[in-house]
Amino acid sequence: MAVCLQEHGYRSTSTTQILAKTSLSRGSLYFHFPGGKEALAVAAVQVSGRRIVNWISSEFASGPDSVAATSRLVDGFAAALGGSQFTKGCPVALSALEAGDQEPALQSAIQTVYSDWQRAISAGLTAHGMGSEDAQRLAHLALIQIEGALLLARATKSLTPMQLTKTFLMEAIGQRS
Amino acid sequence: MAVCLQEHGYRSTSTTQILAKTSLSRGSLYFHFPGGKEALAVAAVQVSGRRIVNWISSEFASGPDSVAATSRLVDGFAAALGGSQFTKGCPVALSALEAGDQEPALQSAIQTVYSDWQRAISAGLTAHGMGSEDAQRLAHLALIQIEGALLLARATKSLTPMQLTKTFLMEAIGQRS
DNA sequence: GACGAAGTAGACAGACCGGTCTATTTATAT
DNA sequence: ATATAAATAGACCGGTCTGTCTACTTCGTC
Repeated sequence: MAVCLQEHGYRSTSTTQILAKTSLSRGSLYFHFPGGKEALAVAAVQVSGRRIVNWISSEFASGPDSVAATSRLVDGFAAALGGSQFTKGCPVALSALEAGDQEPALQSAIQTVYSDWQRAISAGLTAHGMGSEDAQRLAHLALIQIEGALLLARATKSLTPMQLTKTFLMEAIGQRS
Repeated sequence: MAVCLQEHGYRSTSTTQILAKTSLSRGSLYFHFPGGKEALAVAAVQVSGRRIVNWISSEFASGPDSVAATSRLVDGFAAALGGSQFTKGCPVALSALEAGDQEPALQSAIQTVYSDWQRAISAGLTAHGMGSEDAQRLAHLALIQIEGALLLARATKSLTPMQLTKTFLMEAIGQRS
């Protein structure tokens, strides 16, 4: 489900597709997820969110500094995007734009995911000596930049936005750390 | 149609909705757009694309410098987003992520739109004295940043990403112009 | 083995989708 | 006025969607 949300989004991912992929039955789905499709999507978003948080933390933890970690993060996103014929960008971006007032739980889950990502980046920056205020601002900025780059790279089927973003973020972080 | 694409995207916008809004009939739609839904979406994307290009050009033309023009552009996007309860972000972002290999015409149209926007920004920057190479890079970067900010602002229902992006872009452009 | 709960299976309903089709109206040219 | 083209109207088709429903199987406990 997480992969389907990443590639096709919430609306375009049908429960029938999920059932076919998992070779489970409709009854099982609605037994384990009484909330139906939205509850399933919320769970998938949370899984994707945690996966990225763990990845961010591990990259910052494996040093040597914030600049190198950021470089690896952007490269990782770029590799995933390019390695999937530009179908796997941000795991939640499509759902984030699709989620309207009819899917409040999904909206809320996505807000939490983005907030968690920003905190993870911010924590990584402060762990390498950056001041808390600068770290929060820069983390927010990095998240914006990466999301924008993933969007444009996917749309234009080119990794140029990722490269630009990488060099730019490395410079910005290098100046302040 | 352009508004529907902006708010709900390609998949979630049904031809029936369009017909209801325009009070036209199904027959008329497929007479004027033999390509069906995708052809209609392509036309809408092109209209939105031109609208933004004209806006970018006019803001850069009304001076006094690149920094002020950029500030007005970001503010304009932020105002549109906030004034619509965070439903009207980038007019094509949602469609850009949705468009897969099944909608090649839509994909291509969106690529053209993004390319046009970048060129418009780049032209605006060079018109105010920036070197061509720097202008292209900064235009690309600004587009990435604005798209990312619109995405995150819409998802989190907060204008903070727009403000951050504005000050950041103003600083980046101010340094190089 | 008996029995109740937990879980699975898949048919079904009601609604909506995009696209095609024929019939009808409107405009244009002679 | 009439013939032809342009345009509109809306019923209709096959397909797909989400969610509900009942029947069946599996499992743990006595």
